[in-house]
Amino acid sequence: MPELAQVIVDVPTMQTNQPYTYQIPSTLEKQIQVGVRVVVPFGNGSRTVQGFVVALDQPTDYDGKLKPIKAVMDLRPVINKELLVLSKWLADTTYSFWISCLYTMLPNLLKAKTSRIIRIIDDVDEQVAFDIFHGRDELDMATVQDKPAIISKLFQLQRAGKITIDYRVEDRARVKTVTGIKPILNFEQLEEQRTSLHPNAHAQNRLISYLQTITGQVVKIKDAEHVTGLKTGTFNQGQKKGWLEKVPIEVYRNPLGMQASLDNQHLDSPLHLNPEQQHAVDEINKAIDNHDPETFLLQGVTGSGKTEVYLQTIANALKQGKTALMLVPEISLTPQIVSRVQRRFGSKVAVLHSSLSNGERYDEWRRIERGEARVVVGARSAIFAPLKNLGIIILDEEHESSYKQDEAPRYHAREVAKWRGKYNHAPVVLGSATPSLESRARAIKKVYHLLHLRHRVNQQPLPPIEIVDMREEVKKYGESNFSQSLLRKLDQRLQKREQSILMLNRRGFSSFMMCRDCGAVLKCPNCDISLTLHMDTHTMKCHYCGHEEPIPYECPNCHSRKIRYYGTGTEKVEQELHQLLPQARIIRMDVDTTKRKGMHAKLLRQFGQHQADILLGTQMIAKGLDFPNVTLVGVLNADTGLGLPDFRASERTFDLLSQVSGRAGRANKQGEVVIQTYNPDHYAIQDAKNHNYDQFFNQEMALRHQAGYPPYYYTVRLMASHPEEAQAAKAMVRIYEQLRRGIAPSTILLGPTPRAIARMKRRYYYQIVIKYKKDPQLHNLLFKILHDTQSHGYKDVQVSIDPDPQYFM
DNA sequence: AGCACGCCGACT
DNA sequence: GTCGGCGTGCTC
Repeated sequence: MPELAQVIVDVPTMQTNQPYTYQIPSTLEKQIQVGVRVVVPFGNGSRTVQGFVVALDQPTDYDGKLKPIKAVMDLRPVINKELLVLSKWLADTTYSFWISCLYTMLPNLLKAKTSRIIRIIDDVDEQVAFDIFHGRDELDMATVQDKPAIISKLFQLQRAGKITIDYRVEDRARVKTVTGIKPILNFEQLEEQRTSLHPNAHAQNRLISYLQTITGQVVKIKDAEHVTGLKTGTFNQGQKKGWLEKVPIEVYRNPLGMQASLDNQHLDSPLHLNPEQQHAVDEINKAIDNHDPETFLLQGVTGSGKTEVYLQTIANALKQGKTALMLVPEISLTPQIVSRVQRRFGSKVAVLHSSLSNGERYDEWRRIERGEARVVVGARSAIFAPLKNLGIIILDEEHESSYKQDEAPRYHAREVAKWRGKYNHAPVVLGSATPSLESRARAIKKVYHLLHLRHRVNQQPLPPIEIVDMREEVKKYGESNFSQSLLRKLDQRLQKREQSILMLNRRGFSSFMMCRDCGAVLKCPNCDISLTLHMDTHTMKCHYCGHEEPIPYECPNCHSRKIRYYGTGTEKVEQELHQLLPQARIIRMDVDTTKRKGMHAKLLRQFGQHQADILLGTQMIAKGLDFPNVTLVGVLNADTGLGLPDFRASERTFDLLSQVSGRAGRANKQGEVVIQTYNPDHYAIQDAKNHNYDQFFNQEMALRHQAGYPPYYYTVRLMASHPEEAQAAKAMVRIYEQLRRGIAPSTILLGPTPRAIARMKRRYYYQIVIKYKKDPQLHNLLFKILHDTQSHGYKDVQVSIDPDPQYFM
């Protein structure tokens, strides 16, 4: 029996980022396993924390006294072998804490709530009992966290021995149960009971007959009531008389949008493949069958049937007794794609949305973990789904930047996918109409296996794209969000009873308040960023820290009343559209109208049923939608993203325009696209107009080569922050010096510079961007910097490292 | 993170 | 003297 356990404790700091050795009390010997959560004492006093057992029976060189594990929280491991190894790798490659990586891979509910409970053990004076404890004898420390006066009073009382502080680790994971009934007596015993019944007790008589049909089973009381028509009271009678007992039955919460009717009898059949699709399916299947962890780049124009390739290769993996994982960007995790997978694979599918409640997410996770779900569809974090024996991993829209998490651990789902592919000897399929430059470059270098789908399944040509020069438009017709050409075409669609999609590119752009007299912009008091107008709540909000304040009536700077909001929101566009085309029925889709659960699906369903003529939305409508009756797509402002100081700005604009263009003419009707822009000659816009990925790729690669950007260089961004700007700058200069001394001669440092948003959440940020081609020492150097900045001379400095950043700003 | 320890200035 | 402020270092 193991005696020692290595535990990663829930204390996310650099100094505690290592396993701690604990003794296993003999009472817990049988429960302890690698991958279970435990409660352990940590530090002085009586503090307890949650931890994960990462190894058993490893020798330790710690010569202090070992503490015993207090409790085991799980009956079976919540982290399997693969995910444990993965979590360590993740911590290493993303410069984050091991414990944070473990939590990232698990549903939120498995992160226990820790609290400090203060209890009165001796008489305290009335005042204290009333003011602090409100007449009760217990108090949660968290409720007084921001009241220093009370805290110091409490410490005083503690020293006086009048109160104690208890540490509680509370598991929040709850399985949902419904009441079930289970007969206690057997058939004959029940029959005997029947003889003692009052002749008028018809209901109880019926209950006995029913119980006789279900001996040895457990039935949900709801179902039993339904079948027998008996009331709850009758079952309670039966319980009292000792015929049956009530037992909890574990059920899964039923997430919205995947209604119970997952009919495994009426699944969709595979579609017929064209030769290109067939070739792709064959190649991928060969890799699945050969356990070959190859990475494929499946490049196919919109409408070329990538999804069918995914589905048929998934089917092959399932046939081999393996499981399958399919990632899609959150933004295109639409009911359309989800239901298509569900219609093909039925109840074997688990879906991991960001909109699931914690409980629902936990349940889906358990279905996967127990092997009940063998296909997982989800957004970024679904890459950690506890599927065993993976046969294939698919990343749809692999170029999407949302696959990179923008907070710690800053992992890229594509890299995790490749890691899991290797571990499981399974192929990874990266699918896109507009692959990231990185992936396409690797395909050219034969690191990835390129599979090309050049033809659309419906044989329709790609829609013609008209570029409208808004500079001319404004000169001729004045300010408007709509060009004459776009308006005319919208009107034509209304006549023909066809539908249109309008996209407002909100990137780098929002409605802010500005004073027309003094030019002052309303800014967040905590962050160096302007506040955004939210009409739904009638407030100004900061998108970085969540600060919220009422909409001002006058300028806070000069008290002028000429304060106006600027920027085109979807709401404003909708109003203008109503005036220009009063007869058009419009559905607006943006963060505001889809915030409520299920609204996203509902609006799309309405549009699909032609309850509206125009779908007006932000980027969220650019991806994955497939409405056969849509024949016109309009982009109101193509170039708001181009002006951003971001080396991927052109790539993102090209992607967005290509993607949204693909929404037109999906079925047998010819579609067309209108793109409005102030930069009609920009190559990203011209290449999108000509549907010319290759030209865009070559042009952009040349620019990246010239400027030394990815994929020609690897990049790492190092950020440091401090509440005082001078301190942040000073720390950064020291870090810069340390870097400069340690890097390879060919490595390039950019900075230090203040970040574009220099102040966030009351902290000032500086950054250094490191560009390198080959620098084997860099990884260790960065870890050393992380360690060094934990102590002496770096007080209150926070350092974080972002490998392969998506933005430099 | 959360806590103790230890050093310093400012009071009952 | 000693209370409590904060900088420093440790947690199996």
